[in-house]
Amino acid sequence: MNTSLAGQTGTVRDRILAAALTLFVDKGFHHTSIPEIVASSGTSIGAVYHHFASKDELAHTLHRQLVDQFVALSSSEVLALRTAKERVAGYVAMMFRLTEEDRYFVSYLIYARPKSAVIGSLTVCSQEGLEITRHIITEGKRAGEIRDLDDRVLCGLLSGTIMRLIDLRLDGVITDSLMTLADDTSSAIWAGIAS
Amino acid sequence: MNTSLAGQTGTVRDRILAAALTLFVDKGFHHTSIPEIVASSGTSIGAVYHHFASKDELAHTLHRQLVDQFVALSSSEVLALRTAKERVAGYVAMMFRLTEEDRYFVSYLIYARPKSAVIGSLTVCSQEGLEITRHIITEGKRAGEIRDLDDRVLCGLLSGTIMRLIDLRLDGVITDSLMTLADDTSSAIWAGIAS
Amino acid sequence: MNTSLAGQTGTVRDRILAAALTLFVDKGFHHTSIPEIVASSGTSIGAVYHHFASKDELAHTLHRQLVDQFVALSSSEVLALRTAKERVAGYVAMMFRLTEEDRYFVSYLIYARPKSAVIGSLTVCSQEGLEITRHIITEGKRAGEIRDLDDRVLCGLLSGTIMRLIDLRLDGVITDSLMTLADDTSSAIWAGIAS
Amino acid sequence: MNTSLAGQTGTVRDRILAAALTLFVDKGFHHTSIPEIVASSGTSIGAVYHHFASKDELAHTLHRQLVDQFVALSSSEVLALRTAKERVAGYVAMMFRLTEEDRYFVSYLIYARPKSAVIGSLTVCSQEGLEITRHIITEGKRAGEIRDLDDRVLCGLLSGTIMRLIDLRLDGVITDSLMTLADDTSSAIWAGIAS
DNA sequence: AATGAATGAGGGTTCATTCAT
DNA sequence: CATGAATGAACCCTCATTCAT
Repeated sequence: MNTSLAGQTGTVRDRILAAALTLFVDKGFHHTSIPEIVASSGTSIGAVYHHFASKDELAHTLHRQLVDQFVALSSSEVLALRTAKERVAGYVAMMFRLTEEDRYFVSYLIYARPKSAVIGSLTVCSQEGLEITRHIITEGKRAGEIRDLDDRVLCGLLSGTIMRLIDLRLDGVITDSLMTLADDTSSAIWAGIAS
Repeated sequence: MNTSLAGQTGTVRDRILAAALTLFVDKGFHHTSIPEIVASSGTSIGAVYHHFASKDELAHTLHRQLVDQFVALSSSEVLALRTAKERVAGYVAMMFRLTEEDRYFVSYLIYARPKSAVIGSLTVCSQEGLEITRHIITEGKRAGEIRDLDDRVLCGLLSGTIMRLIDLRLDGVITDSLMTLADDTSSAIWAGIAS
Repeated sequence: MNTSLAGQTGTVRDRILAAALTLFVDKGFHHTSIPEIVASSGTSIGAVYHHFASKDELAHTLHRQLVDQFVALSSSEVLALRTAKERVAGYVAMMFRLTEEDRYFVSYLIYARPKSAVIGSLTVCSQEGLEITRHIITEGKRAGEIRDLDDRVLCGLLSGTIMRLIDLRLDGVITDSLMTLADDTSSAIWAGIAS
Repeated sequence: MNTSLAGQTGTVRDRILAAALTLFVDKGFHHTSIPEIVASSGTSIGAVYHHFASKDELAHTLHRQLVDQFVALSSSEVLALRTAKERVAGYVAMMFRLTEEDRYFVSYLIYARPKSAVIGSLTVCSQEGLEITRHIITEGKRAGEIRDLDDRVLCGLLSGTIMRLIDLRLDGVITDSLMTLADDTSSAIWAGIAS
């Protein structure tokens, strides 16, 4: 499964977005030139500027699209679950599976920085990415499943632990599949936040 | 206190490093030009290239210096403590205090990416930053204070939670001083990893 | 007649090559800046780098083009002649005429140095320029018209004498047209190599 | 024998000149930086600017010194001979021997261009280098040993043949010692100019 | 006489963007 | 819709030269 974007086939617009995602993640936004995106997507400079107002807007569109995909995915997979404990385990499993299945999708979500001049808005790392964890925490607290500590701390533990392990995996510090760490991770997180 | 680098005084070399730190954090490496560093440090283009082979090497030197400072600080402040629980609390307190006291120091350590073309080696986020958490976890396990889960997961929870909260604070999502969250954070982390 | 390159008209690429030839000969490669080539050719920095990878590659392309022209010219004009004596006279006449007609063309061929960092390959001065003289010598020897001395010496005398006189003419040491010296030159060279 | 300049020993000034000669020939004037000359000569930037007003003046001084050495050498070795034929043979032998013995000395004399912005005056290639050939030709004509052709042509043949062979030797096109070609060269030149 | 840190004009080059076709 | 030649501001970097020590 490729969660993110169509590859060599698809519309010109999609081919450009797919090429940009790969290049931005592999080489970084600033080290990726428009000609490289053109070469990699098999399109033309003109096509890029026909579909996107600028390189920044291309990055922004890409980001928006990935965030939307991520939010949709989270909602359908995680919020469908009932108990807070199940949701935590489901969230961990989903994030780890995404990382193994589509490293580009996850890399872009994890590393696109809010403050960068490129991505003008807060990214999944801060805002949207918190929505789901906040929801898990808030609902869990209401149900008495989660202890009464500052929400931000609980959200931070939940999202931080997951992101950190993904980070170490993408960096190559962790060489095993994250799936093998999913149970331990859920267990530790739950111990940290359960009442 | 300014943990990191001397400001307007000091040697030419130090003034350049100090200006680079501020600008790299505020505007990003790629949006900081050498002329800006020159203007901000009150030196000259020639001075920059007399002391550093290139802009990349300047960033690398800066990174190395901050990592070394960080490791020295961690060791003296945290590893001096006895029990794992004290060490976790001490580590959280130190990191939060550093964030409030010298946002540039912490920002550079947190955001300098391992894989970037600029910083060739793994950063504090991955490697050196893990050393201290790994040490806390390993020693704590040996003393029977910490539960028997995968080390990487325990390290990930410890460092990930802290980094995530720092991240949210630096992004402006958290507006209170992190010091007010230190107790809750230590408490949650400890619950997550204690045996 | 302008043997070498179109001047103010022609494609952007040709205008750049023409301007570069003039400037490189008049001021030297290292004292010619890209902005000067741009101004002189009425194009833009971008156009130069759109057509040539670098200043060095521009010089190299220019050199290659002039060498090719020269070889084509030599072949058609000199090798069409029958006897070695006629060929020597024809070669002298052609080179002297070229010098008077298009000093830039000849200057670039004469002065571009083989070993220079700019021109990576051996130049007309050494390799290609020797082809025609070597051919004249070899064929002349076979026909018994040329004496039996080391080929390199005979080639050296033939090409060296001509190049030296062109050199003195281009330097302004000789102020008369070389055409007035063609007969004496052919006569002396022939006396030196004839059997 | 090293005809040109003292190497690692000698005064600071001489060490700088010796290093400059080697570097200018090996890498070219424009690709040799003052720091390189400093490193190669084991001196300091200050020392260079104490002894020479500028890089250009250093090159000029070097040139002047080598030309003077060359003229002195020519005079004592060649003009001491009696007949024009002996002088031609002596000149060829001396030039070829110099080339084999001290490639830097000869390279600098051969390749330093008159018109270059570096060397403001005419070089040995044009002016001083012609003095001796002109003298051989003029005296030889007066004695009836040399035929009555234009002096410039005769000088061109004499010096051009020699320089061309040296050129090919320095370029690596000729791989044998030039000494093995001395007799053939003298013979051909003499045939070309003798009455 | 010697040193080398500091200077900054000027160089080559990149690359996002435009627009005539 | 699509193309890619052309543009030029802005970048990083070099290096001859100066001068306080």
